[in-house]
Amino acid sequence: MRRDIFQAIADPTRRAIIGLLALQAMTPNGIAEHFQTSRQAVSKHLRVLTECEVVKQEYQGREIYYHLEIERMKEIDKWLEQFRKLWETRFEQLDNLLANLKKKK
Amino acid sequence: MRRDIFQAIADPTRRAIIGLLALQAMTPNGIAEHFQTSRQAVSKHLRVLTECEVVKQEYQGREIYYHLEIERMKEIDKWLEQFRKLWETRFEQLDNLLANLKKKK
DNA sequence: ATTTTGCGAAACCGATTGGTTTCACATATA
DNA sequence: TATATGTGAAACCAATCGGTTTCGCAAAAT
Repeated sequence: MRRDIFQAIADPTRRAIIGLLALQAMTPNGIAEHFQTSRQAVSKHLRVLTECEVVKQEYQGREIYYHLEIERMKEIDKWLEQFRKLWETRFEQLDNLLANLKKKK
Repeated sequence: MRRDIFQAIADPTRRAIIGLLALQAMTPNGIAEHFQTSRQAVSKHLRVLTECEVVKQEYQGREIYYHLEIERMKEIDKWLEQFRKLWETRFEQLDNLLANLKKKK
């Protein structure tokens, strides 16, 4: 099943999991404690995240620690790049507007 | 139906539409010409985008021009903010590593 | 050796998704 | 006026999603 990062962050629970793992690596049970959902549901989310390589597993005895792969987050940032130019343009326009208002006054 | 920006960008066709509208406002038929899908399918995507206010409509006779609401894109950027710190840390670590290697040599 | 714990996977389920086909309706055009 | 065009919406469909329940298995604890 081919997945991408945008699908990974589409679900709010998954975004929350990513947020948690940004602070520290955690086990499925550890993660599940932070939500009102079952460990199995978390496990399914972790599967999705693993499939698109947003997290990676570290086996430690019978526990599995999930680590965030921060590099993947950059892909989103990269996609946003094309819009960042527009923000800047908007900012310039606002700057010009403010400058004109000032001059008028 | 409550939608959010992350759901809006989850679909690749929808991301492509957003990319197109970043360049110029377009009508549903105009947009559909860029894809292998039907005008109606595009219309449904535009409905999703409209519902989460990623685009807005401008009526012009019997045509409807869809404009990108660039402000919504900033919400994604805002969410990414929490990870940006980690990137920087990573960069610092890399810097230190390179510095140490240099010193050794 | 037996029980408990941590985990993934499979089976199942209702809701949602993304697409098509068909329709209704307003606006252009002949 | 009659026809063509641009559009949203509804009905329908197979596929996917996110959740639960149940299971099997390995590792830890008793």
